[in-house]
Amino acid sequence: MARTAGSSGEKTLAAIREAGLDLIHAHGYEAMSLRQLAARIGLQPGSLYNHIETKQDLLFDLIHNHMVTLLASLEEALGGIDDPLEALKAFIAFHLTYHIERKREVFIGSSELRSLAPKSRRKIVALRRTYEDRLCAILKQGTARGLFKIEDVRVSAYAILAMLTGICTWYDAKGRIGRKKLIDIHTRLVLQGVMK
Amino acid sequence: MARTAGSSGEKTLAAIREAGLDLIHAHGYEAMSLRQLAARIGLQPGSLYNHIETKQDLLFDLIHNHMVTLLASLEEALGGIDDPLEALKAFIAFHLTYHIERKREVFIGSSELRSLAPKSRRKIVALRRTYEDRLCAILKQGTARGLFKIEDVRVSAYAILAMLTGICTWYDAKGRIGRKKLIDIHTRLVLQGVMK
DNA sequence: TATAAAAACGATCATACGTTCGTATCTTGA
DNA sequence: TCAAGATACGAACGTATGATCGTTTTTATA
Repeated sequence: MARTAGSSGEKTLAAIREAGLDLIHAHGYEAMSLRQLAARIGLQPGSLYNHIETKQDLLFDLIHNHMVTLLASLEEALGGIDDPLEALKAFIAFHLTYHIERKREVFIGSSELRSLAPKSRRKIVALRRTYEDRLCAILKQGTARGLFKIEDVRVSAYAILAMLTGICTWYDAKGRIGRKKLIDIHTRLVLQGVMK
Repeated sequence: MARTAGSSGEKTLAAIREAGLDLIHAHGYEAMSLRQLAARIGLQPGSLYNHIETKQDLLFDLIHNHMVTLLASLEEALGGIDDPLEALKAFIAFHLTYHIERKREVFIGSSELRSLAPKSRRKIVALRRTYEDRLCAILKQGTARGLFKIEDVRVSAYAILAMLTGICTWYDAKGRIGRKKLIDIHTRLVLQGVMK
């Protein structure tokens, strides 16, 4: 036996990515074996290497892909908004929505950074920095226009990001709290916190 | 050769704990090998088993110890305070201070929960719940007395906890921001956020 | 001072890991 | 239609891992 009927490189790679997200999220990068991953999608371990360079490479691919998509989506969500207050509201709603929908990616993107080689890690951290800077810019502008009162923009931005990202660890889409209510609660907490 | 001169069970166990904290924090539980750990404290791998049951057991011991200490320290910090506003301030200051000082423990206590056996994990989660409940109680009392305006106490508690715990990922005690300023910024953000 | 317990060594076990490789089969484009 | 490339198999490699065990030396107790 060899090549399976109906096999296609694109579909297999997509399956590898999906299973990789699932397994790394559930057990961690180090704890996930390529044998596990291969079995999940009905492949022999060696066959994975037709689609990925190394295990490390797969991890970087997943995280990098997540960051790039995150940045692009943010720009789309904020596009055209000038008012800092509206921009902050939009940022909060976007961040929450996106992070609810991609809990796995977000979790991996932060908790498995240490498993990356230094060079790869630096690339990801740079992208994350760009994302943080976008929130900083909003806060700065709002302060300049006399809307917000913020002692330290970067520290506040980190605090807000931590708060918003925290939902990934507990939010259950099927639970007691609806998405709209979740956004409302966080919006009020943040806005009232930074308002003059 | 066999038992080393001056060796003592207590000291060795303490060294294992300390090195374990360091290595798990740096590389993750799965990625830390017992050979690494043993080498760090000048021991043969097999000798570790004079002091620990299993690798899993060491992890649970570290996390459990952290949670118990955290809870006890919190009660000490809040002891005697009745006013909800003062209690919230004290909670924020305590949480930040404690988490700055024990970044390793906190990180391990959250990111390595998944490496625990279900039974052990449940024990830790229960302790964490107790901690969260303490903050919930403060928020509830403050709302009852007409000080705070909070739509959902539990969600708000999670949001606040996430914000405060976030510092573990970026705060550098030797950096630009002093501890007092850090506490001030977060206190204002949270208080103004929940105030009526 | 005699003796049991504690603590470390060093060798070893079975297993699991990431990765490579030769080979076989399927798909696709000329 | 047929050759070239893509995809998968299955066996294998070297290495590392968590854990066990018999033995030896030190410490502490009585």
